[in-house]
Amino acid sequence: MPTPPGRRPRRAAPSRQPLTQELVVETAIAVLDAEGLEAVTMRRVAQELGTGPASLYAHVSDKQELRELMLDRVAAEIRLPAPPDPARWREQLKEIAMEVRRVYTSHRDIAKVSMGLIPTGPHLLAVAEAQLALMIAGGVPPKIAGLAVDTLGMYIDADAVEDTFYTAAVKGDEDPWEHFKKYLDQIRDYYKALPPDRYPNIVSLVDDLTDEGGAERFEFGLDVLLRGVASYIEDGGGA
Amino acid sequence: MPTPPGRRPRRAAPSRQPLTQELVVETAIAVLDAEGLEAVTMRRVAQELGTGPASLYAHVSDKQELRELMLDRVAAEIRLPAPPDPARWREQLKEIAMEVRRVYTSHRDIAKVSMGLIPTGPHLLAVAEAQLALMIAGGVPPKIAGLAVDTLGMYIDADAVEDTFYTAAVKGDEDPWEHFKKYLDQIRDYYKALPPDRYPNIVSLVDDLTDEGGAERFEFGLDVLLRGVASYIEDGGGA
DNA sequence: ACCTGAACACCGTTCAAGT
DNA sequence: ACCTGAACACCGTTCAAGT
Repeated sequence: MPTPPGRRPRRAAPSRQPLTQELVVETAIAVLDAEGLEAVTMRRVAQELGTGPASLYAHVSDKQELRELMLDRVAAEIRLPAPPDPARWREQLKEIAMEVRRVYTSHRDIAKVSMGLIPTGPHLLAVAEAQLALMIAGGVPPKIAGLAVDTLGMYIDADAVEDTFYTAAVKGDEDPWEHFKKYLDQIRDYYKALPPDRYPNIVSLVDDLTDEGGAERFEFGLDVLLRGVASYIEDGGGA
Repeated sequence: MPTPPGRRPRRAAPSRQPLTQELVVETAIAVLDAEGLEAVTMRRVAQELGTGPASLYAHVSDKQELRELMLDRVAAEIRLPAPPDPARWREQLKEIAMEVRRVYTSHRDIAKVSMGLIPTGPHLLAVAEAQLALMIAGGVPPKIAGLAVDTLGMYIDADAVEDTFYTAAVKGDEDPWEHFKKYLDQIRDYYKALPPDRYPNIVSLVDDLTDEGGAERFEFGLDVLLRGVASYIEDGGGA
């Protein structure tokens, strides 16, 4: 039987755009932004494109590759300082780190993908290149700079993951930030109720330990790191 | 029909031990050690205990709780320096960090669980307590010490995750370390083939950037961090 | 109180078949 | 070359029913 005239095709909008890797990655990021990294499944992305999960495999080799492509696309939003100023290498390194953190946390828990990953995408490499250039220009020994870019990346990823950890799972209408603060209050009460003879310092430093201040804590860690890196400028690199 | 005499029960060994939380956690760690964190599913742990997944929910509230219980049980293996020596606070802080790293990496990718988690288990709290005690005794301002224990924890977790990232997925008879080195060789070739005009520093520092030396890199980052922390001893904490 | 079978609503990936 | 339906071998969690 032929399909009668005026009958619509099998699906309402069968992805009028042809599938491309770009479209797949874009759609995946849309799901990420709306519902977090866990919601980015092959099936969910395919559904959003009006197709089945098998169709994605013509454009990405597997879910891990899709995640890495998403990360590098997000990394494209990172604005690097132009022009780089070697005299202000520490400040500019700090600016880059805070900018990376801003971009990562603006895309839910995308930082989980970066965690422990050796950068290969063009935009992630551009960030590493900028960091290296600043340190070399600032007089940091090359070997130290090579290790430091790694350490710095680890620190940024870890902080961004931490920042989104307790808000990532929040679903529906609840305010993620309120949710996190409520959780932190519980932790504070728990720490206060700890036996002071076994955990004297935790109990007495409870407010410092549970101070949420994300940005302040991040900057502190950055200062610690960069003070440490700077201390290698004079000598050859021994501890 | 009654079961004939000498007939074995429905299953060969229907978990002769009654199920307890301890037994569930122990079994989960056995699966972790053998096959990595991804293999630790409710169904897999239940199977190992000769029962169904639903049975575990009488002893752990969900998979996340099981993971946190696993982490604190692993943390029980961390040997803290006794007695603590305030005069050697930096060395001892470094020793603790390296010991935590040793214990974490000896249990596959368990560090992924720690990543971004506020410690609540008794053994994890004992580690934080020891770190705080050393810094306070060493003259680090309390507020700085509170932030530093966080930064230090983030750094240790990030390094341990990185260390196990590319070996966690290795299955079967392949040597995980060989697998990782082969992967690093690919990265090195990739970096070498990058356009030098866009990524001059990455290309020229390729060997420093792809030097696997896990322990050396970790120690360097630790030194950077602790140099930074120590720099706060004189003054009040400004950047 | 503890345990279970069965079901629910999902996963990632493969593959033969279609266009 | 690209896309698809269907299948395979899994997930975490719930719940009524059993002991």
